[in-house]
Amino acid sequence: MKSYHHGNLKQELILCACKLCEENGYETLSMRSIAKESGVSQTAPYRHFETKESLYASVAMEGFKKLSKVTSIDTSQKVTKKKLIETSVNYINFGLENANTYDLMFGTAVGDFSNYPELLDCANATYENMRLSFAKLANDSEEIIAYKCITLWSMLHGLVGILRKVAIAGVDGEPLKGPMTSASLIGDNLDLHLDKVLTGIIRN
Amino acid sequence: MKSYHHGNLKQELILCACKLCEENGYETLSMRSIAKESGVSQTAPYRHFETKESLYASVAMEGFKKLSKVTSIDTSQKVTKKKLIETSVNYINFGLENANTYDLMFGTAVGDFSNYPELLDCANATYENMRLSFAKLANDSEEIIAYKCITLWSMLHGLVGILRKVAIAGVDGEPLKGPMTSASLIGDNLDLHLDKVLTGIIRN
DNA sequence: ACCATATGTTTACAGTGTCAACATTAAAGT
DNA sequence: ACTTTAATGTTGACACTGTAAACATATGGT
Repeated sequence: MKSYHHGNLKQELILCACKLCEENGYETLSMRSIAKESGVSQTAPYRHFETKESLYASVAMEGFKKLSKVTSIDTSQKVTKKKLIETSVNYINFGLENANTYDLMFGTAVGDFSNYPELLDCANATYENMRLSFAKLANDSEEIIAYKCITLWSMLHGLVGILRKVAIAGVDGEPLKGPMTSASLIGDNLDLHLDKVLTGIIRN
Repeated sequence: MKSYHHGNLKQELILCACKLCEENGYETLSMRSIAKESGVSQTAPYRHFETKESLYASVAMEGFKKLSKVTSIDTSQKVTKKKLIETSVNYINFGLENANTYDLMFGTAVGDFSNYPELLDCANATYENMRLSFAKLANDSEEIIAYKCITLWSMLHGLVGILRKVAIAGVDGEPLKGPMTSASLIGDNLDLHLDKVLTGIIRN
């Protein structure tokens, strides 16, 4: 029943890769595994992805699309601190719930985004919405806006990294030690923490 | 001339691994490559590291030791904001200059630190000094101190991640786009930025 | 001197990324 | 409609990887 040509293999491979990546981590994701899972021969993926890295790039791109969706603020409406907090929470949740994909997006597995222009566009789009949001929030110079953006972004990125370690360290119910204790202080009061941080950033 | 037993293989393997990791990234680091580089058989490392992950753990631990060294503040002296800024700069420089090792330390290659108690200790020690520094800086409650710590740490961690992308994106001399433009705003004024951030954190 | 243990080697297996040669089909040009 | 070409798929191969098993040699405690 299956024809020699799949018809939509690339998309299926990407879907497959996203699933396997999120389930088992991108490190265990292999060209051969997605091929098997998609029911094609081991080297079929090479007709659609020059290298494994370029497959990674595709998975990362899907990640950025999803991230964009959950973090984007409607900039045609009034932008408030509350909305920024909401978006920040969404960002962090995305990072925690899609941890493995998040690694791919912000790690080193995909070396230089400019080798994958579509990926670069998606990544930039995520940022661009944040930029517009800050632009709408106050009447700052371009430079200040950009500065506020990056301050928030790096903050969120750092938080995701640290809160994830807490999630790992905390599973066995033992009391957390070291930095993890502190991190859980934030995790349990995320809204409050973000409010503080954002207040600081906005005030500049 | 070489005796059957090496005498100090473990240490040499770790040294080797650190070198290869930082040179080519931990992803290309292999059990076999460090064995070859150390002049022993392919499986010799398995007498000292149960799995590849445990080798990673050793490399990460060396990283934390080094990080501790460059970031530690003498808490027997008076702790000032200036010192914290200095330490923060050192942290970020460490992250940029030891990028590949940094990945190992804060990425997912070593899953759960509690499987490697020595590593966990080293990681916690790095944090502990920061905690003491904040404790010395102001008369806050334990909770507030921990909170300030983690806020700074996640900030620094986030910055490292983002500034690295800039370093990659900026090599070809082309004008940076998207978030990278903003990030370079920070990179070029790191001290100023950290001063602002720290002022915010200290003020709470 | 003897023996357990630590440390090293050889061999082997299954899995990986990727290339080259070949097969089949869909698309494009005449 | 027929032929050519490019796109897409398969098979087979190579060098590399992590790691387990079986064996070899050195070291230290008795």
